[in-house]
Amino acid sequence: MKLATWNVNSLSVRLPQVLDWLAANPVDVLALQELKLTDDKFPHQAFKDAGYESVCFGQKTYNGVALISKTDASDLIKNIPGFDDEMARVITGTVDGIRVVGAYFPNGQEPGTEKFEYKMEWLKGLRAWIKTELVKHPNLVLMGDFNITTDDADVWDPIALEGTIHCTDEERYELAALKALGLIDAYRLFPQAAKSFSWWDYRNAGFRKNQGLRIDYVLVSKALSNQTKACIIDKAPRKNERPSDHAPVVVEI
DNA sequence: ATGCCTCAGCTCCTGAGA
Repeated sequence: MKLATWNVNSLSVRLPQVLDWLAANPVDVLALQELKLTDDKFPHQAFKDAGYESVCFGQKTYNGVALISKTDASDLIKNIPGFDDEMARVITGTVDGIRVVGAYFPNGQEPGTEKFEYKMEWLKGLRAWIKTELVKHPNLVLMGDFNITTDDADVWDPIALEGTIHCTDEERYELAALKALGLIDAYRLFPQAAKSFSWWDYRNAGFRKNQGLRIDYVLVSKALSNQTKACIIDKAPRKNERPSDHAPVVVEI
């Protein structure tokens, strides 16, 4: 079974690329983030024509998440139970016996801002809920745009970016605490090239210079980690015309 | 370097992203 996550930075703009990618990479589940559209504008039929079911949790202009899957997703949850949120950031469903959580973590903007405080509260809320969800669903995958680097290996210039957003100790502590619940970074289960990133700034030719960050993850529960076969970042779509700034991450279980 | 690029929208500038 293959699962993938991709922050598409506007599904309206990226839909043809997503359909092309699914045709070339027929994964069983694809979690999308940053749809930037409302539920009524979600292209269910386009995915249906491609052989996929889809469930979405949209929002105008910002955020918005979806699960695209070959078989129906059941027991849907939108956002984080127990954490009040105006934004559409999380969609959860069960596909082929695996509990799949697709998430768009807050950006946080800059330490010391209200948005950073919101990010920290959101992370605590997510962790409290995932803890209970893991008890109910030992076979669980949490994937999406985490907007946090694990350590220096995920950062193109760790010295210049030390302590900046995505690289603060506070964010990294929360990511580590989330993983301590029993979630494993699938990408690091396997040997990977140095300077492997999942996001590159549109500005200053970031992709060409490989000035990026690894902030998109697939975390697998312990029960699934034993049978995880591969995890890659697919840089091909970043070479498209009008690409998303993020690349898909694909895991094979 | 309050810049660089891209997207959405109360759209020809601004806010947000990361």
